[in-house]
Amino acid sequence: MAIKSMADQQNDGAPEPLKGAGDTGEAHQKERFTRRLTQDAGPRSMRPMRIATFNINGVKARLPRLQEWLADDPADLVCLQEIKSVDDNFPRAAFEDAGWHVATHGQKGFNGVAMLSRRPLDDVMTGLPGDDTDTQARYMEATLGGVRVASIYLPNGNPVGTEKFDYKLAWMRRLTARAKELLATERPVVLSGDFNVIPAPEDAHDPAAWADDALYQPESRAAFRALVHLGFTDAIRLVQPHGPAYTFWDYQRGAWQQDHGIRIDHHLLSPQAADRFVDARVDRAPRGQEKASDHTPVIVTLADG
DNA sequence: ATGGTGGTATCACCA
Repeated sequence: MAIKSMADQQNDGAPEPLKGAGDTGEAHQKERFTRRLTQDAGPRSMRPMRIATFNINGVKARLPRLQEWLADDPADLVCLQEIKSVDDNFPRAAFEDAGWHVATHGQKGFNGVAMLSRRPLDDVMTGLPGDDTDTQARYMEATLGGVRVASIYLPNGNPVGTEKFDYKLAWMRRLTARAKELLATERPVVLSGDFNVIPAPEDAHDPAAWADDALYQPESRAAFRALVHLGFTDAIRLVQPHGPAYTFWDYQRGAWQQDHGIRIDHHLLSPQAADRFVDARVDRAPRGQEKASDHTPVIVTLADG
Protein backbone atom coordinates (compact mmCIF):
# COMPACT_ATOMS: atom_id res chain seq x y z
CA MET A 1 0.00 0.00 0.00
CA ALA A 2 1.08 3.58 -0.52
CA ILE A 3 2.67 5.15 2.52
CA LYS A 4 1.00 8.49 2.03
CA SER A 5 -0.88 9.55 -1.05
CA MET A 6 -0.59 13.00 -2.61
CA ALA A 7 -4.31 13.42 -2.05
CA ASP A 8 -3.78 12.91 1.66
CA GLN A 9 -0.89 15.34 1.78
CA GLN A 10 -2.96 18.01 0.03
CA ASN A 11 -6.04 17.43 2.11
CA ASP A 12 -6.34 20.54 4.23
CA GLY A 13 -8.30 19.03 7.02
CA ALA A 14 -11.79 17.87 6.10
CA PRO A 15 -11.79 14.36 7.52
CA GLU A 16 -12.79 11.65 5.10
CA PRO A 17 -13.94 8.24 6.25
CA LEU A 18 -11.27 5.61 6.68
CA LYS A 19 -8.49 7.68 5.19
CA GLY A 20 -4.83 6.93 5.78
CA ALA A 21 -2.26 8.99 7.64
CA GLY A 22 -3.05 12.27 5.90
CA ASP A 23 -4.35 14.55 8.61
CA THR A 24 -2.01 15.16 11.48
CA GLY A 25 -4.39 16.90 13.89
CA GLU A 26 -4.71 15.01 17.12
CA ALA A 27 -8.51 15.13 17.11
CA HIS A 28 -8.63 13.80 13.59
CA GLN A 29 -6.23 11.02 14.46
CA LYS A 30 -8.29 9.96 17.42
CA GLU A 31 -11.54 10.16 15.47
CA ARG A 32 -10.11 8.16 12.62
CA PHE A 33 -8.77 5.48 14.90
CA THR A 34 -11.99 5.20 16.86
CA ARG A 35 -13.85 4.82 13.60
CA ARG A 36 -11.56 2.00 12.52
CA LEU A 37 -11.94 0.20 15.81
CA THR A 38 -15.71 0.46 15.86
CA GLN A 39 -16.47 -0.12 12.20
CA ASP A 40 -13.86 -2.73 11.37
CA ALA A 41 -15.54 -5.50 13.28
CA GLY A 42 -13.25 -8.21 11.92
CA PRO A 43 -11.13 -10.55 13.98
CA ARG A 44 -8.55 -9.02 16.24
CA SER A 45 -5.72 -10.08 13.95
CA MET A 46 -7.20 -7.90 11.22
CA ARG A 47 -6.95 -4.70 13.21
CA PRO A 48 -4.08 -2.24 13.00
CA MET A 49 -1.18 -3.02 15.29
CA ARG A 50 0.08 -0.21 17.49
CA ILE A 51 3.61 -0.55 18.88
CA ALA A 52 4.89 1.82 21.56
CA THR A 53 8.42 2.36 22.79
CA PHE A 54 8.84 3.92 26.23
CA ASN A 55 12.02 4.33 28.28
CA ILE A 56 10.42 4.42 31.71
CA ASN A 57 13.56 5.01 33.81
CA GLY A 58 12.68 2.55 36.54
CA VAL A 59 9.52 0.43 36.39
CA LYS A 60 8.89 0.51 40.13
CA ALA A 61 9.25 4.28 40.36
CA ARG A 62 6.95 4.73 37.38
CA LEU A 63 4.37 2.04 38.08
CA PRO A 64 1.25 4.11 38.92
CA ARG A 65 1.77 6.51 35.99
CA LEU A 66 2.50 3.62 33.64
CA GLN A 67 -0.64 1.78 34.70
CA GLU A 68 -2.75 4.89 34.10
CA TRP A 69 -1.20 5.36 30.68
CA LEU A 70 -1.84 1.71 29.77
CA ALA A 71 -5.45 1.97 30.95
CA ASP A 72 -6.09 4.44 28.11
CA ASP A 73 -5.29 1.66 25.60
CA PRO A 74 -2.37 3.45 23.92
CA ALA A 75 -0.92 0.40 22.13
CA ASP A 76 -1.15 -3.33 21.50
CA LEU A 77 2.54 -3.88 22.26
CA VAL A 78 4.63 -1.72 24.58
CA CYS A 79 8.42 -2.00 24.46
CA LEU A 80 9.91 -0.78 27.71
CA GLN A 81 13.51 0.22 28.39
CA GLU A 82 15.44 0.97 31.58
CA ILE A 83 13.20 -1.14 33.76
CA LYS A 84 16.05 -1.16 36.33
CA SER A 85 14.80 -4.42 37.76
CA VAL A 86 15.69 -8.07 37.80
CA ASP A 87 13.07 -10.34 36.25
CA ASP A 88 11.89 -11.64 39.63
CA ASN A 89 11.21 -8.15 40.95
CA PHE A 90 9.39 -6.90 37.85
CA PRO A 91 5.79 -6.05 38.86
CA ARG A 92 4.45 -8.62 36.47
CA ALA A 93 1.14 -9.17 38.22
CA ALA A 94 0.27 -5.47 38.06
CA PHE A 95 0.22 -5.76 34.27
CA GLU A 96 -1.11 -9.30 33.95
CA ASP A 97 -4.09 -8.37 36.13
CA ALA A 98 -4.89 -5.69 33.55
CA GLY A 99 -4.76 -8.18 30.70
CA TRP A 100 -1.18 -7.81 29.48
CA HIS A 101 1.20 -10.58 28.56
CA VAL A 102 4.62 -9.82 30.00
CA ALA A 103 8.13 -10.71 28.87
CA THR A 104 11.18 -9.27 30.63
CA HIS A 105 14.94 -9.20 30.30
CA GLY A 106 16.27 -7.49 33.38
CA GLN A 107 19.40 -7.12 35.47
CA LYS A 108 20.22 -5.72 38.87
CA GLY A 109 20.14 -1.96 39.23
CA PHE A 110 20.47 -0.69 35.69
CA ASN A 111 19.31 -1.22 32.12
CA GLY A 112 16.71 -3.90 31.45
CA VAL A 113 14.04 -4.18 28.73
CA ALA A 114 10.55 -5.65 28.67
CA MET A 115 7.51 -6.14 26.47
CA LEU A 116 3.85 -5.83 27.40
CA SER A 117 1.43 -7.27 24.87
CA ARG A 118 -2.33 -7.56 24.54
CA ARG A 119 -1.84 -10.90 22.83
CA PRO A 120 0.63 -13.70 23.59
CA LEU A 121 4.18 -13.11 22.40
CA ASP A 122 5.85 -15.79 20.31
CA ASP A 123 9.51 -16.75 20.05
CA VAL A 124 10.84 -14.41 22.73
CA MET A 125 14.61 -13.97 22.46
CA THR A 126 16.67 -12.12 25.05
CA GLY A 127 20.13 -10.65 24.64
CA LEU A 128 21.82 -9.18 21.58
CA PRO A 129 23.78 -11.87 19.73
CA GLY A 130 27.44 -11.41 18.92
CA ASP A 131 29.25 -11.27 22.29
CA ASP A 132 28.76 -13.98 24.90
CA THR A 133 30.72 -11.94 27.46
CA ASP A 134 28.21 -9.04 27.36
CA THR A 135 25.99 -9.34 30.43
CA GLN A 136 24.12 -6.04 30.07
CA ALA A 137 20.35 -6.48 29.57
CA ARG A 138 19.62 -4.19 26.65
CA TYR A 139 17.90 -6.23 23.94
CA MET A 140 15.00 -8.59 23.35
CA GLU A 141 12.85 -9.69 20.42
CA ALA A 142 9.41 -11.24 20.10
CA THR A 143 6.86 -11.94 17.39
CA LEU A 144 3.33 -10.58 17.45
CA GLY A 145 0.87 -10.97 14.61
CA GLY A 146 3.63 -11.94 12.20
CA VAL A 147 5.72 -8.87 13.06
CA ARG A 148 9.16 -9.35 14.62
CA VAL A 149 9.70 -6.57 17.17
CA ALA A 150 12.85 -5.67 19.12
CA SER A 151 12.93 -3.67 22.35
CA ILE A 152 16.29 -1.90 22.34
CA TYR A 153 18.19 0.02 24.99
CA LEU A 154 21.31 1.08 23.15
CA PRO A 155 24.28 2.04 25.35
CA ASN A 156 24.58 5.71 26.25
CA GLY A 157 28.33 5.75 25.62
CA ASN A 158 29.36 8.69 27.76
CA PRO A 159 31.94 9.87 28.38
CA VAL A 160 33.42 9.93 24.89
CA GLY A 161 36.97 8.60 24.75
CA THR A 162 36.39 5.85 27.32
CA GLU A 163 35.63 2.16 27.08
CA LYS A 164 31.97 3.12 27.43
CA PHE A 165 32.01 4.84 24.07
CA ASP A 166 33.86 1.89 22.53
CA TYR A 167 31.19 -0.40 23.97
CA LYS A 168 28.44 1.73 22.41
CA LEU A 169 30.00 1.56 18.95
CA ALA A 170 30.70 -2.18 19.24
CA TRP A 171 27.10 -2.72 20.39
CA MET A 172 25.84 -0.79 17.37
CA ARG A 173 27.91 -3.00 15.06
CA ARG A 174 26.36 -6.07 16.68
CA LEU A 175 22.88 -4.55 16.33
CA THR A 176 23.56 -3.87 12.66
CA ALA A 177 24.63 -7.47 12.14
CA ARG A 178 21.46 -8.73 13.83
CA ALA A 179 19.36 -6.29 11.79
CA LYS A 180 20.84 -7.74 8.58
CA GLU A 181 19.73 -11.20 9.67
CA LEU A 182 16.23 -9.91 10.41
CA LEU A 183 15.98 -8.16 7.03
CA ALA A 184 17.00 -11.38 5.32
CA THR A 185 13.81 -13.02 6.63
CA GLU A 186 11.84 -10.60 4.42
CA ARG A 187 9.21 -10.42 7.13
CA PRO A 188 7.93 -7.25 8.84
CA VAL A 189 10.48 -6.12 11.44
CA VAL A 190 10.25 -3.17 13.82
CA LEU A 191 13.29 -2.07 15.83
CA SER A 192 11.86 -0.04 18.70
CA GLY A 193 13.65 1.61 21.54
CA ASP A 194 15.97 4.15 23.06
CA PHE A 195 18.79 4.27 20.54
CA ASN A 196 20.71 6.94 22.48
CA VAL A 197 21.53 8.59 19.15
CA ILE A 198 20.47 12.07 18.00
CA PRO A 199 20.31 11.41 14.26
CA ALA A 200 20.45 14.97 12.93
CA PRO A 201 20.81 18.59 14.09
CA GLU A 202 17.05 19.10 13.85
CA ASP A 203 16.67 16.36 16.48
CA ALA A 204 18.08 18.58 19.22
CA HIS A 205 16.89 21.94 20.48
CA ASP A 206 20.50 23.06 20.81
CA PRO A 207 22.78 20.77 18.81
CA ALA A 208 25.89 22.67 19.90
CA ALA A 209 25.18 21.72 23.51
CA TRP A 210 25.52 18.04 22.51
CA ALA A 211 28.74 18.43 20.51
CA ASP A 212 30.86 16.58 23.06
CA ASP A 213 28.19 14.03 23.98
CA ALA A 214 28.25 10.39 22.90
CA LEU A 215 24.65 10.71 21.64
CA TYR A 216 25.73 13.19 18.95
CA GLN A 217 29.22 12.08 17.99
CA PRO A 218 29.87 11.70 14.25
CA GLU A 219 30.73 8.03 14.90
CA SER A 220 27.42 7.43 16.71
CA ARG A 221 25.40 9.16 14.01
CA ALA A 222 27.28 7.36 11.23
CA ALA A 223 26.63 4.01 12.88
CA PHE A 224 22.93 4.86 13.16
CA ARG A 225 22.83 5.84 9.49
CA ALA A 226 24.59 2.62 8.54
CA LEU A 227 21.86 0.71 10.37
CA VAL A 228 19.03 2.68 8.76
CA HIS A 229 20.60 2.44 5.32
CA LEU A 230 20.43 -1.33 5.44
CA GLY A 231 16.84 -0.70 4.42
CA PHE A 232 14.96 0.64 7.44
CA THR A 233 12.57 3.58 7.61
CA ASP A 234 12.53 6.01 10.54
CA ALA A 235 8.78 5.87 11.25
CA ILE A 236 8.24 9.32 12.74
CA ARG A 237 9.81 10.95 9.67
CA LEU A 238 7.06 9.50 7.45
CA VAL A 239 4.59 11.69 9.29
CA GLN A 240 6.88 14.63 10.01
CA PRO A 241 9.76 14.76 7.50
CA HIS A 242 11.47 17.65 9.28
CA GLY A 243 11.53 19.55 12.54
CA PRO A 244 11.50 18.71 16.22
CA ALA A 245 9.83 15.52 17.43
CA TYR A 246 11.56 15.27 20.77
CA THR A 247 11.26 12.18 22.95
CA PHE A 248 13.61 13.03 25.84
CA TRP A 249 13.99 16.07 28.07
CA ASP A 250 16.62 16.18 30.82
CA TYR A 251 15.39 16.51 34.38
CA GLN A 252 17.81 19.40 34.87
CA ARG A 253 17.60 23.09 34.03
CA GLY A 254 13.86 23.04 33.28
CA ALA A 255 14.44 21.28 29.97
CA TRP A 256 10.84 20.07 29.70
CA GLN A 257 9.29 23.41 30.57
CA GLN A 258 11.38 25.09 27.86
CA ASP A 259 11.01 22.20 25.37
CA HIS A 260 14.76 21.73 25.28
CA GLY A 261 14.52 18.14 24.10
CA ILE A 262 16.20 15.63 21.85
CA ARG A 263 14.85 12.82 19.64
CA ILE A 264 16.53 9.55 20.60
CA ASP A 265 13.63 7.05 20.82
CA HIS A 266 12.88 5.55 17.42
CA HIS A 267 10.92 2.95 15.48
CA LEU A 268 12.87 1.59 12.52
CA LEU A 269 10.69 -0.27 10.01
CA SER A 270 11.85 -2.97 7.64
CA PRO A 271 10.50 -2.63 4.06
CA GLN A 272 7.74 -5.13 4.81
CA ALA A 273 6.77 -3.18 7.94
CA ALA A 274 7.00 0.18 6.17
CA ASP A 275 4.58 -1.13 3.55
CA ARG A 276 2.01 -1.40 6.34
CA PHE A 277 2.72 2.00 7.85
CA VAL A 278 -0.37 3.91 8.98
CA ASP A 279 0.76 6.45 11.56
CA ALA A 280 3.48 7.44 14.03
CA ARG A 281 3.40 9.98 16.80
CA VAL A 282 5.11 11.11 19.96
CA ASP A 283 2.79 11.05 22.99
CA ARG A 284 4.09 13.98 25.00
CA ALA A 285 1.49 13.74 27.76
CA PRO A 286 3.33 11.33 30.07
CA ARG A 287 6.39 13.59 30.23
CA GLY A 288 4.35 16.42 31.74
CA GLN A 289 3.08 14.43 34.69
CA GLU A 290 4.35 14.23 38.24
CA LYS A 291 7.13 11.69 38.78
CA ALA A 292 7.56 11.39 35.01
CA SER A 293 10.27 9.49 33.19
CA ASP A 294 12.68 11.75 31.34
CA HIS A 295 11.51 10.03 28.12
CA THR A 296 8.01 9.95 26.60
CA PRO A 297 6.44 7.23 24.42
CA VAL A 298 6.55 7.01 20.64
CA ILE A 299 3.79 4.96 18.98
CA VAL A 300 3.75 3.52 15.46
CA THR A 301 0.65 2.00 13.86
CA LEU A 302 0.85 -0.70 11.19
CA ALA A 303 -2.05 -1.91 9.09
CA ASP A 304 -3.13 -5.50 9.28
CA GLY A 305 -1.14 -7.84 7.09
C1' DA B 1 22.52 21.08 39.29
C1' DT B 2 17.64 16.06 38.79
C1' DG B 3 16.41 11.44 39.38
C1' DG B 4 16.39 5.94 40.12
C1' DT B 5 18.70 2.31 42.18
C1' DG B 6 21.43 -0.14 45.45
C1' DG B 7 24.05 -0.80 49.41
C1' DT B 8 24.98 0.82 54.00
C1' DA B 9 27.61 6.03 53.15
C1' DT B 10 27.66 10.89 55.22
C1' DC B 11 27.36 7.77 48.72
C1' DA B 12 28.45 5.60 44.12
C1' DC B 13 26.89 4.84 39.81
C1' DC B 14 24.17 5.44 35.79
C1' DA B 15 21.66 8.40 32.83
